[in-house]
Amino acid sequence: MPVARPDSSGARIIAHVDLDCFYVQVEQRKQPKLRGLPTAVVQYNEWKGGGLIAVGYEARNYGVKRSMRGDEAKEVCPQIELVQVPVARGKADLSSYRNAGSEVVSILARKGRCERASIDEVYLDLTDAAEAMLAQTPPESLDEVDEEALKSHILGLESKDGNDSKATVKEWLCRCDADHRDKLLACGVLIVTELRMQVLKETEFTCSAGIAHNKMLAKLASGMNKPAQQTTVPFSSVKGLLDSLPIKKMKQLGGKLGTSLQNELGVTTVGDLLKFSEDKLQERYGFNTGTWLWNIARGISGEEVQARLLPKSHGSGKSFPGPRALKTVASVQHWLNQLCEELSERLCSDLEQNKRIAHTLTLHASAFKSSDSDSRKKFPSKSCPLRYGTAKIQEDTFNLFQAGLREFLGSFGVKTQGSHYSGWRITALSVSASKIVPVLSGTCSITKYFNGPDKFGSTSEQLPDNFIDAAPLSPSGSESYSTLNSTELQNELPGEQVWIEHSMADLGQLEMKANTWNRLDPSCSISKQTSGRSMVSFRN
DNA sequence: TAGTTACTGGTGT
DNA sequence: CACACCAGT
Repeated sequence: MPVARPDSSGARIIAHVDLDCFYVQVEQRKQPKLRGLPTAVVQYNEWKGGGLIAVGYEARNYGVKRSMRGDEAKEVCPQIELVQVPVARGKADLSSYRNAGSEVVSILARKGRCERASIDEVYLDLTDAAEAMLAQTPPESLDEVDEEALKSHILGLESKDGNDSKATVKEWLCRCDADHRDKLLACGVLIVTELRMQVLKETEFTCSAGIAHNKMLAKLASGMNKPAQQTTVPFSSVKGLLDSLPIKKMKQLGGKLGTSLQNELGVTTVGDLLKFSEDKLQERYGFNTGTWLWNIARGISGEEVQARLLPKSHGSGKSFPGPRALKTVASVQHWLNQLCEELSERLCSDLEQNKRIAHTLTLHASAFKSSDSDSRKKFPSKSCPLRYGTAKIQEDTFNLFQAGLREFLGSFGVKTQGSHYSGWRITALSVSASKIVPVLSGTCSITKYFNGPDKFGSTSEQLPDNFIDAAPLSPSGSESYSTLNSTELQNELPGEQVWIEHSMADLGQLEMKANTWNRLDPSCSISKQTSGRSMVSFRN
């Protein structure tokens, strides 16, 4: 649920940058002959031509929608180019899009604080950069403004944004009698113009952007003129923008909260919200959400741009709809193994490229239970400490699944011999890795995360906990994961210290390059030679 | 029997 | 913390 945050002190300059139909652009860069043609990206195509996950703007002109199947798209636009998402291990492989997203982030992060909000969206806090520009080379001092910047949209500037808009935009950008906020915004517009041009030059991708005084308004603005355009929201036009805006357009109000607002309070537009007191909204939706609603109705949002260029988790999943639902343990194990392979590969890349390790492994599944009259039931998600190495991840994941399945069936496991009816069907599986923390990185030393005594006597190098074969201090603590390999899992100890044990037997299964291992972990071989078992501790 | 999939991030308990 | 559930693309 949304949380109200106090609006921070001064005026901030926040940008939201959104890549236009990103997957389509990635495929068009890979295959330039597709440029300019109506194009969509589909995943799988066995059933009704596959599901569209991105639609290019040429195709949108023919009425192609993201909700369509490939076959429907062909009906309304017979000449459409349908590009398939790469497949690896029998599932969609989104790595090329993730990598392309990273290219863009590394460019956008050059100015100001940058938050990777999704695979194709970032927020930027450009306050400092804008202040600096205003102090050194304010727009009003410029004789010429970049032609690209003049294509900007400025909300509330004239009724029309068509005719001689460039002249009026230039006038607005360079007004010397503008208030401080608008001058800062003008600087933000110029900075974002520059960033978008750099993105285009260096990646060939176009993007759209919104520039405003907070994240909410910037996000709203980035979607107002697409593709390849940018929109700014001066403070003076906030009310006019929000007054008639359907609440469903607002982030966080597209779901149940928005529906409730409409049904319970008769609120259709953000402006309608203004009629309700903060107390009234709190009474109906709780303290936090009530205040949050009262604030957003007024264009107030103190949410900060987080400095984060990398994802907080990695996941690999696949659905098995309708008749494809999995009915045997063997088929589930097969698919879990595929998902774990992908996850393990991505974890290793993250380790090599970003020097980060994940600490938690989680399994999610969706299932039907057909024995009960009500066939629908929730399959519990399960998690455990994450051990690196494909085989270990596969083993732990399968154990999590079995634990979940037992719970799901209420310990009345119907025997599942052969390919016979087994009382359950799995319609989706996913494995994810979370709690990802940086590991030794010069300035950001691992010692920050490992506060326990240094059992190696080595001062300079320490090891990530889940690589080490560490013997448990006590024979057994409380067995949080008793259904799993009990001796190899986490035990809680007093003093908030946690000891992790791991087998070194199949270190070789770590799909990492030896030189990487040695570079990251020079003491590893030492600990292997000297003891075969070694310990490390860390504080949670 | 979910045919908008395969991801992400966030909050509440 | 583990887990449920919401939301967005």
